[in-house]
Amino acid sequence: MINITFPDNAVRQYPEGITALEIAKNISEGLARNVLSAKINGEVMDACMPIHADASIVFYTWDHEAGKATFWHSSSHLMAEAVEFFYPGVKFGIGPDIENGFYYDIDLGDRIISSDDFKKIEDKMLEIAKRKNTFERREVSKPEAIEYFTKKNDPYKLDLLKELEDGTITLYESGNFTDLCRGPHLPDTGFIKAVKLLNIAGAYWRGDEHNKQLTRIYGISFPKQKELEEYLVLLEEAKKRDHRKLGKELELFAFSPKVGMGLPLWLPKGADLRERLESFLKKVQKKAGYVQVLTPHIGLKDLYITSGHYEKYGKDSFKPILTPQEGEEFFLKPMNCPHHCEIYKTKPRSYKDLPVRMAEFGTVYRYEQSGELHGLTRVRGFTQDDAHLFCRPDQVKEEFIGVIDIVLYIFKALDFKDYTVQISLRDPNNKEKYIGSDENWEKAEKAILEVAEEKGLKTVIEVGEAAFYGPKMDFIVKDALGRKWQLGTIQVDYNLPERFELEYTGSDNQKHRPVMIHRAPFGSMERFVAVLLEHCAGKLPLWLTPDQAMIIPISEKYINYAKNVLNLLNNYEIRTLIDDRNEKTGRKIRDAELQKIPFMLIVGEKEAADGTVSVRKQGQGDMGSFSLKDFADLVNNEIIKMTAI
RNA sequence: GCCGAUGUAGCUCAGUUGGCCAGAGCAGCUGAUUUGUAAUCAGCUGGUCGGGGGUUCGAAUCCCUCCAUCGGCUCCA
Repeated sequence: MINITFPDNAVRQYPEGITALEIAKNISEGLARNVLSAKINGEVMDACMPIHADASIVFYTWDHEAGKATFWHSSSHLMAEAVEFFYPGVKFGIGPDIENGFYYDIDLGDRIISSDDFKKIEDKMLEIAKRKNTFERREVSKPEAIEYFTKKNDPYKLDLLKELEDGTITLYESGNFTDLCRGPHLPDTGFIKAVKLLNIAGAYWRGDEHNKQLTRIYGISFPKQKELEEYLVLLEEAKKRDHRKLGKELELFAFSPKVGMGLPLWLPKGADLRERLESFLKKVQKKAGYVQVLTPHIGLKDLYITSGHYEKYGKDSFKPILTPQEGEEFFLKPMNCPHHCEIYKTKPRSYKDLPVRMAEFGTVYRYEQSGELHGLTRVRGFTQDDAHLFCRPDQVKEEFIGVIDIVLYIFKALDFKDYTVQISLRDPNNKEKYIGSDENWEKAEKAILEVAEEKGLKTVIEVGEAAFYGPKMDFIVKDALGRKWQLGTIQVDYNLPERFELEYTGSDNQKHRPVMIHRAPFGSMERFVAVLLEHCAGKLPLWLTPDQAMIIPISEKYINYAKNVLNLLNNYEIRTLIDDRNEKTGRKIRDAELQKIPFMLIVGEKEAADGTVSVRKQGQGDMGSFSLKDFADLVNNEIIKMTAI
């Protein structure tokens, strides 16, 4: 007999060799029907794996992330089996579970799969699922595994095997499909009741673009058909929040193939919105001791040779701008830091002058690969809410904290609650990707880690994700479809000051090197607006939204009164429009609702007589009659509440 | 850049296996209506069917190519 400890610390005895599934069955049939996998002594395992010694156990069902992971991982095997049925001889890469579903990378040879083929694959998967095939785990020796996949002619699996150690290799066999796999898997395929293949894409083997590109099929599966349907509805809903769609509907921005891909055109309402965001941040920055600067959109090649950007990006970015002067080359500026370094150098600096906090809404141009462009979140021309802080080494921490405070303030003001903080460090095994001395890198990385700790931020550390000149801290949020985008970024840089030979005179009357902090709380105006739109589903906060109120005269007779109201509200700085179309009130309300205008002010005979407006709030309905002063107070108080924290 | 898909009016979409002057709704314009909390009625305008080339008696429909967009991969100073 062995002792099994449950999550509530209860201990029960079971015969040696019992499986998690059998234990579950012993507790209740209902539980047994739902167990997908189990954590045994801290490791997620097959529910059907025999337990031979005392152990702790946690059951995983569909309601738990780990349960879903097992479910989707098994689904990817199921898909592989179905694909192999239709396309015998295909070669398999990897097929993991992901955040929402699973994928499998497959080398189809000369054959092509398109979404037209999804239906038959889905049907086959369900057909196989119904057979309730088990997943048989087999521990094999490395030579055995190599022999199997050599015989099967699966070069990708052999490639994977190269890195595995003998004694840790397991195969899983289910139905007609055997895979090199760590597991765990479902008790049997019968749990999978609903399957949807979502899309198809190319993916380089091992994520390296020099390798062969495999076909990646994405899918998702569920234990109930109803859950699949609900998921698909959710996906449709998410698409409605897409900033590309909202940007068009709300007339914020547009693109023109004639201007060039990835080059956004800001329409009047969008430009207004951007301006409000900018002045909001400028105000915050002024309070925090920043100064504004302005620099040109181009710079001489030599500037970027000095900064190191030419060496790193010169070949695959926008080509230089030539002039009538032989040998003279300008580059579109891809970042503002070199210009700011030159501003720093315009006069001698004393230790008493530092920190210098130099801010600019700087528009930069980067030649992003064509396939990478994406609405406003990835563009070729964009405006960074950039600033560079030049400080003494002893000020780095304090300055870094100051920047974090600004980022958090902005996130709070705009109600971004769901973000992750990522700390990106250098890959120590790949130092040639970076510039600067080991000593400086170590100093910078240490500073960021300490600050994160002191601020109590919950962080994710990514090794190898640092910028080429320094480590960074990024604030990352998800878009409507769950894709991650970096917004705020803070980067410590000991390298540029050295390359530009920046100096200040210390209290010892000696020259010293300042430290530079690059930071952009929004990241870029474009990306921030995109994420903001998706975040609020197009219903922008009252203080940011282009039009705050729409006056709706009941008929032509009240247009004059409406104009008076408009003038008065303009004096209160409330952005107001009149809908003077020859339409019925219901129609005007409907249109204003769809345009997501926060307030509708209906005016007719009664209002004109009393000098009032009848207020309707978007999405909520009639609020009753207000004097203009009361309405203005209502709006302005709400705005004060939103922006003051 | 790579893999796959898509491209019909300002917007959302129909257009059967290639075959009458390419359709609808919304938007726009004109007129009627003078309107009280989510769509008033009528008429009209509007399309090089993404561009170019080809096959065919005949192409929105089939083929090639370029452009743009979408989903990924790679990249992201």
